[in-house]
Amino acid sequence: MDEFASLSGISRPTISKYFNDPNSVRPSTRDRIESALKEYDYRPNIYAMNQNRRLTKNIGIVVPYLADPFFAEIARVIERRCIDAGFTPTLFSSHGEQGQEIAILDTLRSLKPAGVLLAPLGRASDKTHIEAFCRDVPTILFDSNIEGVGAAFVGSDNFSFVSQTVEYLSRTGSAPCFFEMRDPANPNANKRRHAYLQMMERLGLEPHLVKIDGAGWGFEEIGRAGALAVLKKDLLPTDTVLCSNDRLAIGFLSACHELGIRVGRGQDCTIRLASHDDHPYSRFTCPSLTTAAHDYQAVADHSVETLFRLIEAGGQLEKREETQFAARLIMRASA
Amino acid sequence: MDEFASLSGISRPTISKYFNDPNSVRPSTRDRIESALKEYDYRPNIYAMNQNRRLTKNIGIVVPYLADPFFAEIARVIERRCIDAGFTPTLFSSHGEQGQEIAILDTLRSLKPAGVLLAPLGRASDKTHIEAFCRDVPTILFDSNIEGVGAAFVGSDNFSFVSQTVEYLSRTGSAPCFFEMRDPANPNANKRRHAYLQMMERLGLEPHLVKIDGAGWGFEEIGRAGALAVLKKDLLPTDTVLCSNDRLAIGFLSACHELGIRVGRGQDCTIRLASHDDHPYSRFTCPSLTTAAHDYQAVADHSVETLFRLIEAGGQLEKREETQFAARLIMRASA
DNA sequence: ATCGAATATTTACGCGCGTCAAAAATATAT
DNA sequence: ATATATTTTTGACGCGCGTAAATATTCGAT
Repeated sequence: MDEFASLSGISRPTISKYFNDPNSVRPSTRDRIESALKEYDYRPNIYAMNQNRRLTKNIGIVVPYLADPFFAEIARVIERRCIDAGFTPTLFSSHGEQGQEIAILDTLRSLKPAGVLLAPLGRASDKTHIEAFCRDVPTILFDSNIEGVGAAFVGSDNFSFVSQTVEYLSRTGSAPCFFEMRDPANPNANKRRHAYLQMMERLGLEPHLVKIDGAGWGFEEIGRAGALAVLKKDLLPTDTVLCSNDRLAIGFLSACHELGIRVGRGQDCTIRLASHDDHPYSRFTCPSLTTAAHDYQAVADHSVETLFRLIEAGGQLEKREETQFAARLIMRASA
Repeated sequence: MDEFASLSGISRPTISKYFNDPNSVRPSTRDRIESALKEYDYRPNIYAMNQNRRLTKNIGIVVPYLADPFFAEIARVIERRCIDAGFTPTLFSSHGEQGQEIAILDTLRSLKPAGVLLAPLGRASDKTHIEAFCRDVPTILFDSNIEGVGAAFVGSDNFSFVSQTVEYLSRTGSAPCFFEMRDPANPNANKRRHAYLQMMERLGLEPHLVKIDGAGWGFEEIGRAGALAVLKKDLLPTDTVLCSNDRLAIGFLSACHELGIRVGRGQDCTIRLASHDDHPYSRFTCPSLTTAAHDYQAVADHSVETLFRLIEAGGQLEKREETQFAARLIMRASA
């Protein structure tokens, strides 16, 4: 930097100031620096930069399972927003394991990030550890909430999801049963079950929960195995099924196909199937999946926006914020 | 570190040595450090550590499109290997854009990584830029090759993929036509087309290429639109279709379902469909997809192994290595 | 031309650690 | 016990940059 400073005819502290924030120097100076930059293509050492800086320009993005296109997609949108705002996002996946989530948080801590966007594993999370992390690092939770932890939570309004699908299904045919995992890893699943029960009661209909076994993040396989078990024994209480999420529904469809059961609204169909999330693949299933869609863009935008607000406020909001976005019902062929 | 050194009763240079490589100090010293570590939970500042170190313990992993579960899956396996070997992997996605790929490479350069595992975009890549990068940073290419660039390439043997599917399809029914994008973004697609043509000639069969329009990384939608166009105009030259990759096939299946065309081996089926990649979702499509599977594990293992060899050799291998793993035919319901 | 405000320069220190050389301590072999 | 090899300590310097205070320069408006 010393060398570059002499070559460009500008003092080193000013160069340093420029790299911290190009707008903090006079336009004429900025131009001189930038033209010199092109000529000598100097780049500051990020390690030395971040060493003494109280705050880096790093932002950590943590998702529970990146092989799930839902998280891949939302991470992509968030990443883009951070880059546009001049930050350097780093993406981490917990791969569904508590150990990984803890390791990531530890790594993140020593990265001195300006802020972190964290979608926790859920039930598998070490809540004490996350809480301690959030006390040290400005953190926004998204997708999956942990009460009272982090400066804010941004997610989807599960009641809005389920109320729309239940209302639609029961209005256009028989009332749905609710197909879900017995021990869901994600708190959203519990909220959806409650919403289902609540809606059914409100509509004066009898609720039916169909709980299937299985652990881990291979939801398609779990849904498939569960559906095969239920269908083979003819245990389905109704001909209309509402899956807790699209990945289970994808497995369910696979099972139906294997058993020669037709799904959809048509005459020859014996089951109607709907679900939640608007998973990137749900429009390509056979039949395409009727589902309640997240407002990906809104969740991503508001998460990032809130984080920036948090950073500018010095890592502390007046009070913890919770924002939940409504779903949009997407009617396709499966119900 | 100074403080921790006095507290643990060991000199600072020895502590520094320990963090560089715990095995470089005597076992008795190591034990003393580690017990002190537990008591005072000190963690060295990574920025200061990396500043003067010629080589960091960072490894960069770059994939072209993370929202594609295929890349998410292979990235996951690679990430795990790096962690187990004591490195700190960082995952990047080019999101299908040349600008992003270039930006990632620039970021990576200033991260002074010990090595990089790069799956290039392919046709959209700025090959000159990548070449320049590979001269400065020890880099292994995977999935998609660029001739002569990087210290090594690890991928799949496209001929093995296509020869097995073509052989299987033509042996068990009519010979396949080849369904692909007109301008594929990935060099593997071109190799697969050549392999198809070569295999058909070898078997004395007439080849048929079905080229569909579309750009970008939304392969399912492209496959679906292309299939709809072809099927509606009844332009399919044969009743057996071999898709260049599974994502196109997923779109193709979606189109078939919409048009009421049954796919599979059964009596009532009019089309057989097969494909390549063994995409994580290909076993859940309706019908499940007959496909040629990558040896994910082998590609990931060998990539990482080669990178470690490269790092230990000081960033230079004797000569550029190219390794390609054979496919495994997975027979499912679609063909 | 003059003056106050905004901006740039000079000078200097410190961050947390890597690393080197020489000296001291410890382990291993004889 | 002695000699040799290995490891640790001591002391010191430097990495590339952030940052602070005092000083000098430039800018915009009168």
